[in-house]
Amino acid sequence: MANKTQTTAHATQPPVDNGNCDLPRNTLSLFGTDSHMGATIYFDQNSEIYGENEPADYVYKVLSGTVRTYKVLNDGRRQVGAFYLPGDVFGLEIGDEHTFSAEAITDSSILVVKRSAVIAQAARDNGVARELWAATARELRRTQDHLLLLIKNAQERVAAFLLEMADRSQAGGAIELPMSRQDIADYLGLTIETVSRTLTHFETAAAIELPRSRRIVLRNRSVLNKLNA
Amino acid sequence: MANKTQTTAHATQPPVDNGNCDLPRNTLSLFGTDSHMGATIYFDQNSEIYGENEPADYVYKVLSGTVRTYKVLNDGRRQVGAFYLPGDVFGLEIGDEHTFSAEAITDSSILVVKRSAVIAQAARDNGVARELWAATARELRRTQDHLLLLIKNAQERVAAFLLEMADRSQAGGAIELPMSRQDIADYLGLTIETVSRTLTHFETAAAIELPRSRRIVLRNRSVLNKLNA
DNA sequence: CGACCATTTGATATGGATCAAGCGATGTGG
DNA sequence: CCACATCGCTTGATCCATATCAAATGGTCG
Repeated sequence: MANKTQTTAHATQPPVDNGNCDLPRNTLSLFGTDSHMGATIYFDQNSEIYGENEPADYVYKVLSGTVRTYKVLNDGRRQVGAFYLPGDVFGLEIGDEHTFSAEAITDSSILVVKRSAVIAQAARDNGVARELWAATARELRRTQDHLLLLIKNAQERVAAFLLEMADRSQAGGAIELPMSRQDIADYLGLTIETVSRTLTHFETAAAIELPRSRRIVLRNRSVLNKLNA
Repeated sequence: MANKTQTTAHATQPPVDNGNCDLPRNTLSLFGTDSHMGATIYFDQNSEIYGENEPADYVYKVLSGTVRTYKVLNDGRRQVGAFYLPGDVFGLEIGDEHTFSAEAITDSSILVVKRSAVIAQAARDNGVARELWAATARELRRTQDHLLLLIKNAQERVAAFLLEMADRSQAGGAIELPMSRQDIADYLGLTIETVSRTLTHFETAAAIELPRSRRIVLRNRSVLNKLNA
């Protein structure tokens, strides 16, 4: 794990409240009920979980909070690779180093498991091996979808983002966004201004409501779906 | 395999000449020396190897020729997912269906192996299981790199493409492109006009030479590398 | 209350798309 | 063997979506 991490993370006891951490998606049985393999670590908002090019010695699962992975290009621009919500696994690499950095977007509790332990388990149990493969394949699928997003126009990208978040946080209609406009912009390959304008446009078109900047109510999904098609 | 494929492909004897098919990259031992597991099939230029959403019953390895995978969006635009050169494995999915379509860019000979055979082998031999995982992880890495390309400007995208092709075809300085400008444009998320203009610009800047439209000589890599950083 | 930061809104600039025409290689039929 | 059609590529002119630059607004915390 990153050096920087140690300075900001609080390695304390497992959380009392980790309510919505049993989503079916992106879960490894390795992280299942018998979690004696890993430790729960708390990360403060904006603290680094690991950095690009650091050794990938651990695999992570979000118990609560939200995580972003990202890469900073030579010209200083940042590309967010993914957002990880409770239940999601991230940081699983086959190479020895992380290809993206990871940070907690909000205060987060993260289950951390030694990668070597996971791989050793996979060597013994080919069900585990298959799950490891499946998790990587899911990540591949997600990345392909993300790639397809980046060739669309601004409205289509933002609509897709809203629908994705609504779906993943399964909060029927209303989304509480943990991430900033900058995070969204860097995920969608747009500027914050364009994201903001597009949201305003959707609000004007009565497709969404924006009671607060981080709270979005989907009013007319078919409008968004049409853009998403 | 696709129905359409049967009409265009020639299932004939293995090729006499499959010179450069033993690249270290993206190879599965499953496709190694004892290839009794698979059959070699010939595909004519522009013939379909498989279609999006078709059952992913086979895994493929390019012996000679070049393959493109792609997806057509609802608005008719096409995104090329990848180009596969001799030695490359493609079509490996964890779901039951292909997420992209695949076509031969030039007349190609392709080694085809039943997916179920590969998976059965993986269940017995965890070295094979690990390779299966590694192949998917490599594909993930490639897709991540491709995604990062799409947020760059036109010059950077074209430079990256040229360097990638030069590297992969290891033809020291001169590249013989098997794909059209349209293929390149659809891979890079640009139009053919922009690709063409950018190449002309690189030629004017003495970074490349264009003796023929499909032949590109890299004259000054550092210029291209600077853009690629 | 006032400072600060995130977000929105406004005005302008620009890179690449679009529309349109020209060019060069390849192949075909007279 | 040469006109001519065709196709892939290049070049030119213009337009437009989104970036950029700049300022206003609003929510949060001391």
